[in-house]
Amino acid sequence: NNTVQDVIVRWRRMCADEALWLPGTDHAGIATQNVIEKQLAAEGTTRFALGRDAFVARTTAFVTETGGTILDQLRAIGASCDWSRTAYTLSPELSKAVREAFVLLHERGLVYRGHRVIHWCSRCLTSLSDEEAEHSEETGSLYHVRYPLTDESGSITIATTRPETMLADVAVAVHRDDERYRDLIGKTLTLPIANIEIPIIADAEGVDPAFGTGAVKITPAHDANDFEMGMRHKLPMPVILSPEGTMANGADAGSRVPPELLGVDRFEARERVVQMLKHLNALVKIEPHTHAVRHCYRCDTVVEPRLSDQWFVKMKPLAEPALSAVRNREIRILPERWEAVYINWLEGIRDWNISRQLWWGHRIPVWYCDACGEVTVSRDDVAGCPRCGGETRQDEDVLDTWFSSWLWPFSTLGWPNKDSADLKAFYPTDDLVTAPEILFFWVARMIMGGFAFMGEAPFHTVMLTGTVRDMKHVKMSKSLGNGIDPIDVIALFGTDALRYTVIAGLGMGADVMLDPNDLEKSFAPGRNFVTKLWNIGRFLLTNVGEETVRPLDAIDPSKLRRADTWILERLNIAITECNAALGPARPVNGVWNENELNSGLRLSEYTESARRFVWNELADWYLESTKARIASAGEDRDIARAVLAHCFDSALRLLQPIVPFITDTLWRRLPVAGNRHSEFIARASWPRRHETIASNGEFELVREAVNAVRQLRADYAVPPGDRIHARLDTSASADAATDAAVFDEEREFLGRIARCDIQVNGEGSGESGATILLSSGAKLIVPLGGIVDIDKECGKAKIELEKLATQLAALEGRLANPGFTDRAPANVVAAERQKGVEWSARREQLTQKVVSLCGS
RNA sequence: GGUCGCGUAGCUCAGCUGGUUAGAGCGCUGCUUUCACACAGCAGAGGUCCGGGGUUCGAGUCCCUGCGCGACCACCA
Repeated sequence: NNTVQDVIVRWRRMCADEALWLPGTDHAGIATQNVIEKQLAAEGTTRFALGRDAFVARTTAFVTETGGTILDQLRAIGASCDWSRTAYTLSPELSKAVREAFVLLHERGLVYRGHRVIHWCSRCLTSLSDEEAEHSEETGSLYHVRYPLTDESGSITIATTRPETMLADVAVAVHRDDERYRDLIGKTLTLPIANIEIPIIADAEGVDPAFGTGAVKITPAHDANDFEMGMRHKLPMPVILSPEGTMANGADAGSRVPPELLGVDRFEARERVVQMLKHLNALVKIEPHTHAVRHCYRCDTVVEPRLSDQWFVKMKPLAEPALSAVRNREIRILPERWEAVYINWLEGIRDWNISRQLWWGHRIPVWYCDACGEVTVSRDDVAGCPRCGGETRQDEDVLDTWFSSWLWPFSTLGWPNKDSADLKAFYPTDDLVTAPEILFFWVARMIMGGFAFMGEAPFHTVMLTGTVRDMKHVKMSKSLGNGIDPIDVIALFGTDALRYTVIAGLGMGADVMLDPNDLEKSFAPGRNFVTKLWNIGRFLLTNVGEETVRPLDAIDPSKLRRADTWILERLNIAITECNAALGPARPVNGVWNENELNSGLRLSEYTESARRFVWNELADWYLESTKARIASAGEDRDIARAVLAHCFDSALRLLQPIVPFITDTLWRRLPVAGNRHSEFIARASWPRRHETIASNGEFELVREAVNAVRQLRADYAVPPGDRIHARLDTSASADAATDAAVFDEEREFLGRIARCDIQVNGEGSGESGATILLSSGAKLIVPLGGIVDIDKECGKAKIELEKLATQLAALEGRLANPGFTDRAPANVVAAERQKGVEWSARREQLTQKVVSLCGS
């Protein structure tokens, strides 16, 4: 994730954007508090024994000590952050923003105190937001329990997954139109065990006649749905669970929980209640039942719906602009499919429970006066009651960690000071890169926060990365022990190898599979590439020498050789491909247009284009072709040096965002005017196409010849030391003079890398041999004496000819079909025609080859 | 239950709005230790693009369907 961000920011920096990557950390409320609580437990004490102030002091010390680890790791992977702006959600500056946000929302009527059923973690002893209570499918039981009518005229059977909560039942609801129960509505039932009389009520929304028995027990204090029904029907709401999750007679419970169950854990109580129902002959049956159970996202404890007082943020008004921003393309989400998920969530958004019964976090800026009941919401600490002057006490709760995180895009830039220079310079930002898991927790809320507090979207692009997984596709995690510590990889192969591997393997939104048990194999792509790049650099720098090369513009284009224009054209193509893969940085008019919407940030494609240029084109071909020129003296040597230096300089710049360290080291040594020792490559400019230089394609003829000779050598196992003597026959060439000139110019190159000496239009030796037909029509005749198996060569040619003939027939059929020529786009038809011409020519060549080899 | 996604070479994946003879990395086979690089070079093998229908002049790409996976959401007690 951080490497992705660094690649993007380095790229933009080279494109002359004033690119800021602001690093920082959050205080991770529940997670951090849990760590300290575990430490305390190991020491045999608790936070309550320690007291709030001491606990906070201890946690602060822990964070101070360990909080820098992540920042050190960021430095180790080369993250080019502006460290001077490092932010932390609990810092005084950001805490000020938090209070401001809370008070502003309160002033707008969007923060309120609510009494309702929320998700409660009985281990963390705090409430959780809907997002923090994660679902997971579990096989449990559905218990059918008979509740007798008080008048003993019959009974109703209800179905429940949590029988222990029956002690808090206040009614049984049936659907208003359910024939089975119509006559019972208004009668009362006797709640078993508790022996309390409860009414049978009719409801339409809350009851599904098709589920279970069609009769639902109503437990308003321990079920969100039942709470709603309880509100509708004005029912009492007895609480029978303690915060710790044990059975207890809480508010309004009277003595519903019998003495033998008091203090019993909820799961143990479930078993006991079931046994008691059995003895009372009230248990009808137990069915296996799979359903989703919510768990605490930090400690995995099953959360309990529980009635309590909490602070909430009214979300509907905040969601509106966040929805339209994505709908009208002010913000794009990549990959696009996540937009639907985002929209779906925002459309059904519910109010956000922001209070946590924790000690680690921003304490809620609300003060209560016990004397007069005044509630004060304030930006500043309140010393005395503003109404009666009495003593005040601050709310005990802290805010959800995400309540500070959702302000990040502007709180880190100086907000609430709207005149802050940083805010003016950098808001709105461009990109947010993160994991899909926190799309709701963080991304959606930041967008809502951006509109609520800044009046505009906080960024233009949300890029959701994939997840790093092991070879079994299991997400890497500390607890499973299947993770890879990037620091280990850096120690083994270097930062650049780590970065390259990850970026090259990262398709848009795709997961990356790495084998924690075989780092060597997992990181081979990066290690190999970085080593290759180093070797290219070593060789190239040695050959180019120390003397500063001429700038490309200072070279007379007519002096450039075919290899020069070829590689410069390949460079142009590489630059174009990299630009296309990286895409536009931001929408031109604030709104993404159709073409831009889904383009860009394809980092693996960008990496592949840059890799192909420097490895397969510059190193494999051009570098080889210049060896003799470099060894010679005179102007051609300088031209080759200049082109080499220019191409490598551009290649290093293209690669800098991915492999910043090795490119910097090499780049500083390149004898290009202005580069040397003067500054970072990170501050160099992004390469641009060189429009004035065009290749005539003639170097391709050389590549064809080399490839053909190499294949011949491999096919016939010509000993590596043996030279091949070939003859170029240009009699059938389209441009005989040019062909002759090309091979004359590249004689040395061909001789060296293909170990093949070519005589242009010389006397034939009379030997039979292989004939290689080049695309220009020229023939390369290779007499191979006794080495070549003519029949085999002829057979190969025949097979190729047959294959081509089949494909050509299909193509000709297509071209002869009016359905195609009339309906397909003109450029497609033209391309197919052109292809037909080329294939026909190829067929002609192959035919000649077969005739010349086989004699028929 | 709702929504979305995936199934392409032995493995991990590209293939964007249907239009060259379907690509890359790793792995595999053969040859080469040639003075930048064996973490390399050269050559090569390997794919009925999950199955079945359909639309189209043309489908890996669009539609339907079957099978096999996965993700997210959800107040079925």
